[in-house]
Parts: sequence; structure tokens; C-alpha cells
Amino acid sequence: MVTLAEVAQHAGVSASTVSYVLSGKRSISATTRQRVEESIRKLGYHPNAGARALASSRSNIIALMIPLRTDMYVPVMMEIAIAVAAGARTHGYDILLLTDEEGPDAVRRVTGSGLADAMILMDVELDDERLPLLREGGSPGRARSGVADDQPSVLIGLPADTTGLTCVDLDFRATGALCVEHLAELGHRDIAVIGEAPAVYERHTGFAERTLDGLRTRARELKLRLLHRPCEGGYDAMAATLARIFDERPDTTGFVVQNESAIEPLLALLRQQGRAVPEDVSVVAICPEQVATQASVRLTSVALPAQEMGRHAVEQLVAKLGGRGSDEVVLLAPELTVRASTGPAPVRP
Amino acid sequence: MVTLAEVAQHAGVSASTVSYVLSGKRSISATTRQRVEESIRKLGYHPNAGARALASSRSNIIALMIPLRTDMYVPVMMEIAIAVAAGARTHGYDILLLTDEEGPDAVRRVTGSGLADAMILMDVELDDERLPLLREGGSPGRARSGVADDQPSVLIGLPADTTGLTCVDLDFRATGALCVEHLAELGHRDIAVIGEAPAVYERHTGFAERTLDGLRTRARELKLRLLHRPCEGGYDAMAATLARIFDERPDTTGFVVQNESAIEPLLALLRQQGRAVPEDVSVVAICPEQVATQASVRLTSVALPAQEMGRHAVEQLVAKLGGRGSDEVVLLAPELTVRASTGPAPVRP
DNA sequence: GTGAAAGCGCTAACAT
DNA sequence: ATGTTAGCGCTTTCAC
Repeated sequence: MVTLAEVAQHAGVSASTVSYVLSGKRSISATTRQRVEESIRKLGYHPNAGARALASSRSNIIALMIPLRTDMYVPVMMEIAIAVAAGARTHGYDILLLTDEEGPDAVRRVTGSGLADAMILMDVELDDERLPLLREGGSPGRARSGVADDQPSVLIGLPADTTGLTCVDLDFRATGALCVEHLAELGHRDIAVIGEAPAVYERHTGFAERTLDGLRTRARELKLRLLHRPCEGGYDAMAATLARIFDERPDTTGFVVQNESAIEPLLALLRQQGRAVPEDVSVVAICPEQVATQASVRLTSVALPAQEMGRHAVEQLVAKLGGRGSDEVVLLAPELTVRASTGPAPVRP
Repeated sequence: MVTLAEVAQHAGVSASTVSYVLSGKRSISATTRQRVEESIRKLGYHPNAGARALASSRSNIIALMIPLRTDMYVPVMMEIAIAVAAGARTHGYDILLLTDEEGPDAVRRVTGSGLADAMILMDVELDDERLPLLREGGSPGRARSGVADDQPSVLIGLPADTTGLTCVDLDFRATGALCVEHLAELGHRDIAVIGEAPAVYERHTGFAERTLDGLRTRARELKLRLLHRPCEGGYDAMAATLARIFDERPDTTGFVVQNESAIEPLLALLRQQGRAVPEDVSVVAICPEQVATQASVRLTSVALPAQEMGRHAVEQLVAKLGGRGSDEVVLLAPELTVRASTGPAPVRP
């Protein structure tokens, strides 16, 4: 292994000079810099990460905690993770991948060991047990040397109480409102919402409730009738749910779907029942772009901006690490793309 | 931050004793051990990762390179990544998440900096440019101090030339054979294969070709007629492909699908055409379990054993790191699960 | 603009 | 069974 000292010797300068050439933290004469860079290349030198971390007490690593559960929105999670990794690299950071298997202990371990300089948490629950460890100001009763040893962190998702936390998420309330508005403009008066599986609501992940809130509020304002039904994924569950919906509200002409695994079954069932999309019924989906464009009907949808969320999270974190403050909560504005699944409501006799 | 020295002082022992209590590398009297452990808990001590890495020249980190492309098998990738992360933790390793954006440079950077002790590469291409850096024996022409400074590594996926490499993958050849056998047993004589998008074949990722090889070989042995058609995802592409298939081979009664985004369209189209599954045609899918069980027809399928692959990769790597040799190539045996999409071939007039 | 030198917190000989 | 000590490779004062 090539060390900094070897580079220094080879270039005929001191170790500190090499270090400063690398960090740019003090001015170096052009000739010296060139000699050093030359030696670095020739010897194939790579600074040792451990030594760096020890001497500088910064690891240049950001920890990313992803959910173990692989039952929901997996492609979105993956896309976020990849965006985070790529974004982090542009700022010189690497990503340490943590699952939430260890729970809060992982936070302590990483914080305590200095393995990472900061962390990003995905899939935060409303009352997440990891949050107390991350709130700025630290745990109550901790009043050590005055040094704030909290881990700078950014959450992807919105917990119930965001005080002292930085969060990035899609504005699901606005998303719900947007879907309702679109259908209202097309003349639909009876709207059914196919929601996530009941388990998702019970898990209190927040986004489902916020979407529903946005849907309901806007529906009330626009005087639309809204029926919400959670739904397990799959064909059979969707069939049962759909039957109930048309039973209770036979005049339903608009659907909002927030459940990836209900989308294709819904479309198939509507086809089977002879209800044409979008002539008889309109469907708006809240889902990844890819799902919307690859469905059997190209879906009007609000996309989950995975890349953007990942990028934002990194930007926020880097800002924090650089001492610059950052916003508490960033809610990304939803964008609705009109495709082939929505059209004017059919005229009623 | 609490240091080892502070723990030592608090427990009234020397630094090395604390270190050895932690590592278990030499015997410690019960009383001393207890005092030390007590102090560790009381002070909330966490060993500093950087210092550890520097002193021991082992980071206890495994790098995992995942593909940037998020167009294929994303849930599988994610599941593997999570399995790798979880598996690594049980051996005391953390996972560093690398994308293949940097290409081979990422390998050099991680190897050179000692950031990771080893690496796992996913989605390896047949002639991957990162492979030369990973082959045991190192790059030709490198004859330094006799120390093998290669990064121990495991590939998930199979390149063209596996010499000097450790690989884990599903046995796709056997998978293809298994699908054909199943259909043959049910009496199907004309089989159509819906393959991945042409781009996948062109990218030379290997698994698609190996599956096809297994399909063809076994079909020939069993004297079945086999028609293979690559297919872009989505409804329209599938419709065109299906039309061509029935045009060329009207007697086709068996389908093998190796393309997630073609599955649901295929089922919908068959329904539309009045071909009942499994009464008129049978469908075998090569896809994740979840897709098979959530499709509009519960699919007979060969699963992609994501978790198993992740776990295996870690085991192999840990074996290597522990100095124990490991197998060159581990091919996991495919398992076919019979569900509702396959049945006896219809009797021909 | 450059060098010298003191650690950073830990591990692993080498002692006893 | 425990203590002493010399680094690991780098960053960063302090000195010129």
C-alpha cells in the first residue's frame, strides 16, 4: 500500500505539503503541486480512509437506513437509494447501507463509532422510535461538554412531530387535492379512492393519511362525493372492493388509486365489466412513472419523485454538514401528468 | 466522545485489556471482564471505527455495487441488497453502497483507500470491465512485495470467464430446462418463450442466454417445438409479440415468460382472445414470488431466490476473508412451484 | 509557500 | 491474566 509519506519522499516534499495539495486547504506553488500530483499518479496513491477519519474525525460517509419490509413501493425505495448514492458521491460522500433491523441501535452504533458523519432515514413512521435520537438538541438529560454530538440527519417521509428534524417528502396532501381537482374539472361527481392495504394505515406511515386528507378536503370544497376503501393488493381483493364500491355508489365515474398492486387488477376488472376507460370511468393513479406508462392503459398519474427526493435529502444533509442551516421540512410539489386513463365524465340521463 | 482510554481508566485496567475484552483475542478473568463491560455500558462507549480500521487495517465494511439502471428486476435487486446487508451484519460487517456510475474507478477507489475489506458485485455483465481488477492473482505485470492486495470479491451473476472469480447465481440453464419439463409432462408440444427486451440480450448479462440455452436443449431432448421471442415490456409490445407467435405457431399451448412487465399484459391478452388459462394455454413464469402470487392468475413459476443469493454471497465472502477458501461458482438450484396457470394440454382433434 | 511534529483512538506485539 | 508501548497513515497546529 502506498502511503502519503512515500508520495512526499518521491516528490521531495514534506508530508504536510502532500496533505495540503490533496485538501486544498492552503496555497501551494504550481510547481510543487504538479510534482506532488505526478508522484500520486505514478505511485497509484489512494489516501487511507481509516487514517483520514481518525485524524479529521470525519468519515465522509452518510448512512442510509432503508426499511427491511419489501412489500411496498420497492422500486421507489430503490430509486431513492440510488439517487442518494449518486448525489452523495458528487459531494465526496459514500453511502453506508443500514436496514432498520437493528432499529434504534443502528443509529447509536453509527453515531457512536463515527462510522458515518450523518444519516438519511427512509420510510419514517409517524411516531418512529429512532426520532428521539435524532432531534436537534439531543436527548434530554444529556448535558456533556457542550458539544452537540447529535448526528445530522434528514428524514425521507414525515413523522407526526417534526420539531428539531429535517424532512423531505412529496406533498401528499396537495397530491390528493390535485387528483380530485383533475377529476372535478372533467365533470366527475362521484369519486372512489382505492387505498393502500389496511396494514399500511395501521402502520402509521403518514403518507396514506395525508393523501386521504387532501382528497377529502378538496372533495368537500368542490362538493364531490368521495368514497375511500383500503385494499389489499391482487386481483381477488380488488374484485371484492370494486363490487362493494359500485354497490354503495353506482354512479361512481372517477377512481383515484394509491396502491401499485391494485392498479392492473382494477383495469382488468373494469374491462371485464364493460366499463371503458376513459369513456365510462376515469382513473388517476399515484404511483411511479414506470407503472403509469406500462399499465395496460396509460395512466393519468401523480408520480412519486424518487430521484428528486433522494437528491434533496442529500443536499439538505450536505448543507447541514457544511454548517449552513437547512429548511426544516421540504414538501415537493406534486405534478399530475394527463395520459389516456382520464376523460370527461359520461353524460347522465 | 468516550475513548477506550477513558473506559480503561474508569475500570482501573490498561487500554489493552479493554481492547482484548472487546475482541476476545485473549482470555480475561471473569471479574475484570465484568468491570470493563460495566464501564463500557456506564460511559456509553463505542469503539471508533476510523481508529480501528487504521490500527487493524480492516474496516469491517463490505462494498456492494448495484446497477444504476432501474429498468429491470428492481425488487429483486433490492431484496438481494437487503439480504446482503442483513447477512453482513450477522458477521459484523456493514455495507457500503456503490453504484456502477463510477465504473471500475469505484473498485480502485475502495480497494486503494481501504474503505472496504471486500466487495460484492451485482448485475455482472458477460465481459465486465471491472473483472480484471478482481481476478485473483491480480493484474498481470504487477509483481510488488509478494503481498496479494486484491480485493476479495463475490459476483452475483455469471460472467463469460469465471477463472479466478467467485460467483453466485441462479442456475438459469436448469431453470429453463425445468420449465420445459413441466410443460412437457402436462402434454404440451408447442411452447413459446416470451423473453426479456432485446436490449437485455444485447447487454450480454448472460442469464437470459443461459435460460434460453436450457429451454432449447431440454426442448430438443423432449422433442418439443420451441419458439423464442424477445419482448419489450408493456401491453402494446406484448400484443404484437403474441400475434406473431400465434401466427407462426397456431398450435402453441405452453408459454414460458421471463419478463416481468410482459406477464400481466400476456394474461390480459389471452383472456381477451378467449383463451382460458390453464384450460386452453398454460403459462410458466420466471419471476419473483410476489409477482407470481399477485398476478391476475396465480402463476406457476420458478422464483428468483433473491434472499438466498444475497446470503450466499455474504457467506462466500466471509469465508474468503476468514482465509477459508470458497467455491468458485455456486449455482443455486431452481425450484418450480405449481400454481393455477398450468394444466394439461387440451386434447387436439 | 513549506516543514516538523504532535496527536487522532485503537491494535498487537512484547513484556511480565 | 494483565500492563507497556510502538506504531497504523493522516490532519493540523505551530514555526519559519
